[in-house]
Amino acid sequence: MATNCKDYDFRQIEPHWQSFWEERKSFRADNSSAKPKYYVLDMFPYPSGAGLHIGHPEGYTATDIIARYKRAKGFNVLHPIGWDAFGLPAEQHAVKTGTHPATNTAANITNFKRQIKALGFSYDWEREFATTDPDYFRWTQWIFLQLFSRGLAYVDERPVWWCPELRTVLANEEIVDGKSEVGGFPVERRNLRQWVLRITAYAERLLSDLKDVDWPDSTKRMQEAWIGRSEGAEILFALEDAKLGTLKIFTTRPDTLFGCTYMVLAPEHPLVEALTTVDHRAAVDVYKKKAAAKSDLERTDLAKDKSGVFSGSYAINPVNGARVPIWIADYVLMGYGTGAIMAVPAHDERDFEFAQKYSLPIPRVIAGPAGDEKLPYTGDGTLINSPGYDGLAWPDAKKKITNELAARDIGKATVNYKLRDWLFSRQRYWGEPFPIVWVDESDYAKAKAARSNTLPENPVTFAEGGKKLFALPLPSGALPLQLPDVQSYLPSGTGESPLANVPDWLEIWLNYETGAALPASQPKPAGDAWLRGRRETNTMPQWAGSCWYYLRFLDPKNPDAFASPEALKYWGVPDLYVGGAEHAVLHLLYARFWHKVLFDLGAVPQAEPFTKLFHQGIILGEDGEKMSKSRGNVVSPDAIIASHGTDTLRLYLMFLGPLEAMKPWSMKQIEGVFRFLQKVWRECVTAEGGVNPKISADAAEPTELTKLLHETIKKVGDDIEALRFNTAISQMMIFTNALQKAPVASRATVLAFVQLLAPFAPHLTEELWERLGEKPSVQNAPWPKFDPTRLTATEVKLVFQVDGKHRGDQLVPVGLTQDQAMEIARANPRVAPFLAGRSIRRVVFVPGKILNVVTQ
RNA sequence: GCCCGGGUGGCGAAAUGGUAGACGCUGGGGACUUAAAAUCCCCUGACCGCAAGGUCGUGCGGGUUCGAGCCCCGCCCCGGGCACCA
Repeated sequence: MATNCKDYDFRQIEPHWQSFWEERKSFRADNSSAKPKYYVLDMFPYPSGAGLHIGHPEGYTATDIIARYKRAKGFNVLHPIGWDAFGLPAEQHAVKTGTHPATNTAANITNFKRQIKALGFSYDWEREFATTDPDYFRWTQWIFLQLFSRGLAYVDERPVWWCPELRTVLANEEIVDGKSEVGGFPVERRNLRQWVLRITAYAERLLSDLKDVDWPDSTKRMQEAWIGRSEGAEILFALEDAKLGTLKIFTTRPDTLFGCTYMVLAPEHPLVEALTTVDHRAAVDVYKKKAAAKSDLERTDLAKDKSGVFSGSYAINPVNGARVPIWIADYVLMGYGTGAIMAVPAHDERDFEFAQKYSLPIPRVIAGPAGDEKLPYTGDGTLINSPGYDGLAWPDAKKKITNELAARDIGKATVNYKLRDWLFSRQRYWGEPFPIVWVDESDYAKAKAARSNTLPENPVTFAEGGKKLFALPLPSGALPLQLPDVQSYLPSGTGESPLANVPDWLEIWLNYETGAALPASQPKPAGDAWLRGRRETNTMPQWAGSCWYYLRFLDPKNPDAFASPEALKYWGVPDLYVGGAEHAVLHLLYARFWHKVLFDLGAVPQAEPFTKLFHQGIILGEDGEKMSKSRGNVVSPDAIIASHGTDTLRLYLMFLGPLEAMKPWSMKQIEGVFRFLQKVWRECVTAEGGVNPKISADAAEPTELTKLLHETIKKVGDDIEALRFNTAISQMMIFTNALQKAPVASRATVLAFVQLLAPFAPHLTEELWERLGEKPSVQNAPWPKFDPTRLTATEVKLVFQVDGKHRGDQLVPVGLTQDQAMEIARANPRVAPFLAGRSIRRVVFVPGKILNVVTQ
């Protein structure tokens, strides 16, 4: 039943149809269907306390239009939503108020859900879940165990930000100007035990498989740059003091070996100690200390002014036996390559700058184009001053020298990546606990005998207090491992998470066969399978839950697997993934990594998770600035829904400009789309609420209107497919203007138009559809088809140009020859004067478009 | 510094190498109304002209082409990403 309002009363219409959809579960996606499937996904929202901001509905409206359009096109559409609900803000709130983060998270989800429902999106709410649901994170933990057993997870001491005042570990984004964001306290680097995932093992595939996905080029390039593959060679330099062994360096330019005049070690390099001679020890120690105190940020800030100290030692250049001084400088990073380089100042900007500062020789070994004598020279060229190789093009020399070094067993071609392994743990409460128990060596050996298939080839170990501990995973049957309740959400003073403060959860008797656990404070249970263990106190980062949620949507209630093989086969991966460009690297790279691991396990059928990706742009405030509370330019979806309705909001968000563009909000412009919807209403419904009498089944509407309808069907369909919603809306406005001018219109025409508008303004169109006498709902009607024969005109406007200048135009029959067109041009009173008395040099004729007469 | 993306009316924006400014907003004029709102009609890039019409015009300077907002070269400005990766 439609409402009975007389004018366009969105306050009645929108809630009415929202409950209609809700009651009928109109958007439920069936896991078995003969229809082709279409999976369209929004990036997982974090339910923050601030509620929805206007950027959320922008992307969500786009995917909702696609979802509704694809349903009308006969697809079985999966359009789900859920909550990325672990995370820092809830934990900070808990620290402040003492309430459990779950309480706050649940309240935020309720609010987000209310807001999202008010926008009328066609989500399948039966598939909703949150990453904090034990039924969900059970599988997050399960996937971690798969990574663990394949040797892709390990433990290492890593430097993290520690704030002594707050007694907590802080994420990078919580540090502002070297101080804690909260309170402005000093922070320091501290080495803490961390879980690390071996994403670098997938570097090559993460890079090469980018060619198979339909993503924005900029995003692909960002991932490529992040992975940062470079081909070069590792070369061993003998040390002058032979008993110290050799020095291994990485270079991408082995061809410049003859130009190497010094070596540089990172201050943290293990050989620094041994290579520093007595005379230089004091200076080196001071330098090392200074470098260690610098944060990454400071180290890069000071990049402009290079610094270093001489170690006092020398290496021997393997190609010419030259004695090369070894320097220590922090422009070389321990984390990349081998932490040591051969410096070739003539052909590297950084080495050049350094060599100039410390007056080191800068011999040229690559010749550029004649006359280009400027150094450093990093361009193409041939070798000089390199006995035995002079005249070779550098890429050839690179191969030749690498091969010769390899033959002498002092070098080999290698590939290096900038990509680092993924620091996967947080010293926090509000995250997935690791399903890991630390045990001693003999207990590990015992468990290994029974559970070898769940353990990595090489055990994950960690030395603490002189004891070597072994990481024993819980059996998957014991998942989920839930978070215990804690007294305080502050971390323990040692830098461990608050979980370290719960002795009965932490110190346990573990049954290694079942995963059952009892507090260690109780007597050891009977049976051989019980071990003494301490649980892992780290929790997983927020990325973990968002790494695989798109798979759980396929089969969210499945108790036996993260998704059934049937569901995985039928739905596959999202056909379209829409979200902000801020996730271009981290989320999208991490999810690809996990997906590939699952693919290697045979757990998912395809190697890439997101075949087509699109980034919506940012919506700025009316002042053209980024929306923010402090600027006071924030637009709330709630307020717009109250004042103009969600159909107007949706339509306006899409009409603003191209989806991918950054664009300012405007309260004046929204009136335009509101007027458009009111006009559509008036064309269909009289002031008394009846059907507009100009609409009838047998109306002899103008043929131009019919033609325009078919053009509109085509354009709106094409534009939706290409996510060009702004021009689709323009076209519908053009049609509505024509409809208004037409004295009569056929019911079929009006109905087809209502259908075109339905994905954009679903509430209004449901109402009109029923008022026009159709059975609800417009969502069930198949998408209108355009008739190509209606699109062909018999007459077209031909533009006349003389010497490239527009001199007139005229309607002409289609299929004109050039000669006929010339004749018409000569006869055209506007064109003729420009042709009079000129000789024609050339005529360019594009049928149906243009006739350009080129004169002398 | 390097890598991307973008500069079009008063504003948001349209334009397979083929009439630049569709559509919308704003502004001006008119119709309807006792009046207002709403609605409808006309105009709305700049300059010249009574008009017909003409000239100029897509950040700047060149180029290719019968024809360039679109392609090429060199600049300027704005936005985003990366940050000594050997």
